[in-house]
Amino acid sequence: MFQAARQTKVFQDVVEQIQEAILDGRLTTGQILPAERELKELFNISRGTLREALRVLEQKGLIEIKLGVGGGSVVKAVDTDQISESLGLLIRSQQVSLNHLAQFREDVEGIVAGRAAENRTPEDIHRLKDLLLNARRCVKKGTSQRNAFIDIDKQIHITMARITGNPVYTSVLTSIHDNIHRYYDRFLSMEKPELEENYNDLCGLVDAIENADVELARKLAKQHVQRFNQYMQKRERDN
Amino acid sequence: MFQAARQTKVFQDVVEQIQEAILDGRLTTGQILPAERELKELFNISRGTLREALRVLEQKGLIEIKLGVGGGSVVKAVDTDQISESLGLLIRSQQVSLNHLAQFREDVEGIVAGRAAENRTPEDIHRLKDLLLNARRCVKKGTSQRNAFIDIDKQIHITMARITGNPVYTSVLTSIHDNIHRYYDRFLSMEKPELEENYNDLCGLVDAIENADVELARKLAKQHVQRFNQYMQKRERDN
DNA sequence: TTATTATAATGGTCTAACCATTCTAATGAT
DNA sequence: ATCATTAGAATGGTTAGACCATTATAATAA
Repeated sequence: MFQAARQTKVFQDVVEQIQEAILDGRLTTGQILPAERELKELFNISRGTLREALRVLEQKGLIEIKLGVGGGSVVKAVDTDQISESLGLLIRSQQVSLNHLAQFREDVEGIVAGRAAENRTPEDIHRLKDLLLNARRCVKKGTSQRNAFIDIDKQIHITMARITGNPVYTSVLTSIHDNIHRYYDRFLSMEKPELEENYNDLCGLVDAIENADVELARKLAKQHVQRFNQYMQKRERDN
Repeated sequence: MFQAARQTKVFQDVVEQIQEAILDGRLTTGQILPAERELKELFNISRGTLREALRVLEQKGLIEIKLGVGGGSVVKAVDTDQISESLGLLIRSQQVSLNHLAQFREDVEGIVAGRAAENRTPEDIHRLKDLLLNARRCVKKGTSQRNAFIDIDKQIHITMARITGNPVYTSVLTSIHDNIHRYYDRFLSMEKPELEENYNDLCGLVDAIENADVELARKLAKQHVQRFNQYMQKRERDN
C-alpha cells in the first residue's frame, strides 16, 4: 500500500540526486562531476558526507573516482560488473555451489544457442568462425595455450549471447563466466584431447546456428556445457 | 597472468578485511561489529575513512547500519537485493527494455517449471495448492484484489523456483519479478476475465508439476508468461 | 627537441567537535 | 504495584578545517 518513507540521511539524498541525474541522462557517460570541494558547496554539505555519497555511487557502478589533476568523479556506463560481484558474494557465502551454477549455465547456454540460431546474420556467423579459427590455433599448440583456449571459448559463448539481441542474456552469461573463472578456474584442467573435444563441440554448434537449426543448437550447447562441467566436477573430486 | 596490484586506499583495505571475515564465517549473520569509535582504533584509522568503508559494505549488502543505542553495523545474510538493484540500473539506463526482460523471463520460467516437475515432493505440491486456494479467493473478489492476486502469482513462481533446489533460479526469478513490479507495474492492468485466465493457467501448471510432466509444465509456464507479457505490452502501447 | 623538475589541482586521510536517534533506566503519577 | 513519562547515555550522522598523496601540465634545463 505505502512505500518506505524518504530517508532523512543527507548522503542518501545526494546519492539519489546524482543517480537520477545519470539515469535521466542529465549526466552522461564520460562526463566529470565538479570537484569535491565544489560539489560540497552546491549541495551545501560537508566534504565527508559528500564522500560517503560518492563511495556509494562508485560501488553501484555509476561513477569512477580518479586521482590527481584532471581526476574526479567520472560518470560510468552501467554494465554487468555489479551483478557479477553480487553473484560472487552469493557463491562465496556458500549459498550457491559449483553444481548450482553449472546447472543454471547449462540451461541458459541452451536457450542462448537456440535464440542465436533464430537471429543470426551472416556477419554473426563470420565473427563466430573467426573465433573458431583462433580456437583451432590454440588447440594445435596444446596445453600451453590452455588459458587462451578457455578465453576464446568464453568469447564464443558471449558472442552467441550478443547474437540473441537481448542484453539480458549477455549480462547473465557474462556474470556466470566471470564467476566460474574467478572461483572455479582451479578445477578446470584441460589436456589436449579435452581441448580437441571442446573445439569439435563448438564447430558443430556454430554449424547448427548457421543452419538455423534451433533444436540442434540447443542440444549441442547443453552437451558442450555438460562436458565442461564434468571436467570441473572431476577435478573438484580429485582435490 | 598477473592480478591487479593491491589497492593502496585505506578504506578499501578495511572493506576487504571485513568482507573476508564475513565470507569466511569469522563474522556471522546478526553479529554486531564494534562501535565506530572502537573500530577506528582497531584499524588505526580515522572515523571518516572507516565510515567510507562501512558505506561500501552496506551498499554491497554485507552489513546494515542501525542508529541509536544498541545500533551499529549488523552483519546481514547475503541475498539477491543487490542483484535486483543492479538489474534495475541496467533497465533504467535503457540498456534493458521490457521486451528483453519479458523474453528472458519466458525462458527462465519454462526451465524452472520443468525442473520443478522433476524435483517436486508432496509437500511442495501442498504448498502450491495452498497458494492456488488464496489465488482463487482473489479472483472471486475480482479487480479489487488485483494486487493481491499478482502478489500470489509471484509467490507461486518463486515457490516453483525453490522447488528446483537450485538457489540460482530463485535469485534470478526474484530479481526479474522485483524489477517488473518496480518499473513495469503500471502496465499491468488485469480485469476479472484476465485474472480467471491466469488462475486457470496456474492450476494447469501445478497439475503438470504434480504429475511430473516436465514437457507440459515447461510449455504451460511459457504460455502463462506469454499471456502475462501480452497484457503488459498491450498496456505499454496504450500509454 | 627532449628530459627533468616544479607547480597546482584533485582525491585521500586525519582530528575533534557537535547533532540526531534510540534504547534503557530512573522517576513519578495513578 | 503498575504504567506512563522523562532524563541519560551510547550510537551513528554531520560538520569544519587541516594536511598528505597522486598526477597532469607547464616551466625549466640539458
